[in-house]
Amino acid sequence: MGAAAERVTEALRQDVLTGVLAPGSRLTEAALAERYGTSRVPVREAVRALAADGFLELRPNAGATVAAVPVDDLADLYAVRRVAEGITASRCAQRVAAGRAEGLVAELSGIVDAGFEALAQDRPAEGARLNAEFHAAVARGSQAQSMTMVLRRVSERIQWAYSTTVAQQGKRAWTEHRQIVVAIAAGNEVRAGQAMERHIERSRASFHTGVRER
Amino acid sequence: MGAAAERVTEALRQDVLTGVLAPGSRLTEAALAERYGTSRVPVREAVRALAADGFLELRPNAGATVAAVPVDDLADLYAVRRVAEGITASRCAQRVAAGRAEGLVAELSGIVDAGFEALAQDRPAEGARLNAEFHAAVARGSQAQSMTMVLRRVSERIQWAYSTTVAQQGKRAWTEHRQIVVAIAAGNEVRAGQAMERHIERSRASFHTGVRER
DNA sequence: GCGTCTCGGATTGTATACGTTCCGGATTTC
DNA sequence: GAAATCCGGAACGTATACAATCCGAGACGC
Repeated sequence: MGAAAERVTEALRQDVLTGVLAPGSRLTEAALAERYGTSRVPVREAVRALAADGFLELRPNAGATVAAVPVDDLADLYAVRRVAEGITASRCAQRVAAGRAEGLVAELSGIVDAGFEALAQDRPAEGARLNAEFHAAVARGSQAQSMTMVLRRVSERIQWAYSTTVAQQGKRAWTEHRQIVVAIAAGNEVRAGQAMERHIERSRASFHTGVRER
Repeated sequence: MGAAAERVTEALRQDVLTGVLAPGSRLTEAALAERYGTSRVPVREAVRALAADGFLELRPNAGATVAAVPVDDLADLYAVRRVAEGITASRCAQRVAAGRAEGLVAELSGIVDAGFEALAQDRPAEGARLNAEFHAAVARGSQAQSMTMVLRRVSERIQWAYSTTVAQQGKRAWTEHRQIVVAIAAGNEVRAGQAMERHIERSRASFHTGVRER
């Protein structure tokens, strides 16, 4: 993808995910082109890409609208995410045990340390970013391409629902992250998978509370 | 999406899924434009769409190549599919129990009947089509949009791996389909979900055998 | 007054033109 | 002889122009 197209795609994705462009908003290619300072061609590419990810709905010859936040599907998304992330964590442990994941443990440890630091300094935005980074790193490290693909979409949709409330990464989350890294570093695939599944499940539970509190 | 773009996307998808365009093949937009009788613009759209689904890999300014068939990820894909399809079947039963799924049971029953007929007449291609149709109908009927989206991608990737071997729908598959429909018709969400999960698991097992026999 | 039909503006869809980037081969140099 | 460099062609990336399609406002008829 060209530079402009990529830039527009990411900008538009952020604007949708953060709610700057509210669900139901009607988007015209011309307006987006002016908003992001480019022509309609890169805009088209971005719109198509986000529609494929389910963030936009588009009707033939009638433009695109921001889709509804998938609050009703949250439980489903978490169920899939739990399985998929359990697999990726398990694969990471396998690769470490086989000596084929040089640097992975160090990378994950670094993210966890940074996460605790963000927590101590009370910077929730940084913590949320590091949280996403951690799970993305596990997915990459698993070398399971299909799962990485599926997870990116699922996680983004969960994050989208999250964005309507206050996202907060508690101390427990980072403690659990650390436990997962320990299991991966030990090359224990069973424990790594189980630890990740429990982590996702608790994440779901705490989020569910947050939603109900609204 | 315009008519031309949609046509090219589906044609290209079929050509990749059926192996007409072998993995590793290098694709240029100009060549595809000529092949499908249109200009480069709809071709670009199709290429981008298939790349997003993981069928093509594209490097900036250097064109697209057909990706590798995800044989190594098959176990992972089946694990996700099992959970996701269990959920959709369960949702169908819920909706039937609530009286909100008028016509769904009839639709599913019709597909199952057709499947048995294709089986009796020994038309494996028709059987494979109906199999995909059955699972797609369950996904639609569940009204779980996120799961439908995830499942489409996962199922297509599984089908892709399948296509390199001989796809065959046995009698057992259609018997299981019928059991799933019965559970849905009864509005029994637990049994519907479990029946679907078992069905997917057996499907995976029989496919695994097929792969090893190659 | 309400429904329907038609027409005009607006927006998407496609084609073409041009600039930019990348890859591969030939040349040059060490 | 091998490696690095440079150059030419080819393909992608973006912009612009034009055609096809759709939606809504207004007029007309009932």
